[in-house]
Amino acid sequence: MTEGSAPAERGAREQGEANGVTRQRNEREILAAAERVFARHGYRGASLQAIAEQAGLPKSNVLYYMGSKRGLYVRLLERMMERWNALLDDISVEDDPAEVLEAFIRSKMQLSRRHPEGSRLFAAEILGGAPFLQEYLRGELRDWVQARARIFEQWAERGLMDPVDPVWLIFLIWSATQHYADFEAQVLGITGRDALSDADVEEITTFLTRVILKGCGIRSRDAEPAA
Amino acid sequence: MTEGSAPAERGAREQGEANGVTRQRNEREILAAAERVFARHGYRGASLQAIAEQAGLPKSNVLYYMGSKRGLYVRLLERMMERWNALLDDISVEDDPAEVLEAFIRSKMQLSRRHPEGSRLFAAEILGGAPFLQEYLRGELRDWVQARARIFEQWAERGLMDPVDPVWLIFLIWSATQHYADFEAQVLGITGRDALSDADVEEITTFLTRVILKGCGIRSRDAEPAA
DNA sequence: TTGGTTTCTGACCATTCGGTCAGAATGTGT
DNA sequence: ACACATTCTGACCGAATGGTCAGAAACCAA
Repeated sequence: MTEGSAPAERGAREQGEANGVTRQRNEREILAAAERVFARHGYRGASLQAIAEQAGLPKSNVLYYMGSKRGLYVRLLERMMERWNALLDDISVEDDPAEVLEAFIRSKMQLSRRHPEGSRLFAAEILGGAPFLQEYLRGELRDWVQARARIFEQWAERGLMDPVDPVWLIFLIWSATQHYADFEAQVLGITGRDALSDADVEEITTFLTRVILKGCGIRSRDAEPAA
Repeated sequence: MTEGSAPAERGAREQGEANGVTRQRNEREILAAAERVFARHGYRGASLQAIAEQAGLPKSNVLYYMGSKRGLYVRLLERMMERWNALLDDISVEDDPAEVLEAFIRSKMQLSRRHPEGSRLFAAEILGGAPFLQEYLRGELRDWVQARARIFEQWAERGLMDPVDPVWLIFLIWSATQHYADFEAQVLGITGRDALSDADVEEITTFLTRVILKGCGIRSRDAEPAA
């Protein structure tokens, strides 16, 4: 189409068609390095030189593959949004609130765990005023939140949970889970660890699930029915 | 002492002694502008040029007052840590858990509300691996957290709250409150608002207090004793 | 081997970066 | 009026920035 920015895309007949193995490997390496650098220093603070060094390639090669700094950044954001959307499964009023919320917390926690750099990249983008993601926030994501909110409200009407504001509840879950990726340095510094183990993450997930569910008056199906 | 970096400090007989009014006004203006720019773009991404423009002064003047970019940044961090420490009041086992936690949530929420740029500056610093704050995190703040944690545990032993991990609880409160400053762009985009009103903040504070206290099995003194 | 395509990179460009400095401008006390 | 200290700023510096481009290097079918 009317692209013409990246020579690589002229070469590869169409975007996404896999050619060489070295190409794939280099792209993977560049994207991983860029995610680290952008996450750490933000869009402006990241330098192509640093990205190239971390990827073990000359700067020119990074530009050959990615076209421009902005293009590279946008591509990383889109990749992260795809990962995010992958766990935005639909729910229904008939579902069990406890199961849905626990799955929500757990999958969100795993996303932060599996892609900590991507999580921080996203955080840095929002922190800077979301110049590239405003459309996504005001559109797709907003609709998703409001759809869920309506279901939470219906659950509350049916007495399955307390009548709490569903949007604030979603933000609470997002912030609590995101925290362990974005503020990793703080968490490690205060707890005196080198890294969070799988067991730690499981423990935190259990803690968050218990506190938040109980805080909303949601009773787990297979749990004590009363305190 | 062995300073000699900022000419301004040689002029002012001692650090902190107030001289002219224009000096005070300019310093205030520079610090405010720098907080905005550093919060938005991180340390590396911020430029003295942008800070100077926002402060309405030539770049040279910023350096005359602040000595260096690094010095300016450190000074902002220290100012933010002072604000933070101001609400780290000590508590005792004899205190009422509900009152303490509510005051904790409320004061933390107000800090994020009153100093959103400072909050974001802090977040950006942590996001980047806390290169300037590691000492603070591993020392002062860690001690504070562990002191509080011990008291939470004693409350749990006395049956005043559930035996939840106190450190994860503190992180939960931090993340939930910090969220509304750091992810303001997301919150506004999704809720479709221009800004959060005082009433919004009060509503969120009430929501967080209710959910978290209930989630930890803490009963408010002047509230319904049972559901 | 040949010829053509794709992949790669060193050299280079204009711009911006943080920081220095000489000296102009502005007090300020006598 | 004078002398002196302080406050301010334009001009400038070397280094680093994102990006361009000519051409080397590697690959591949004929």
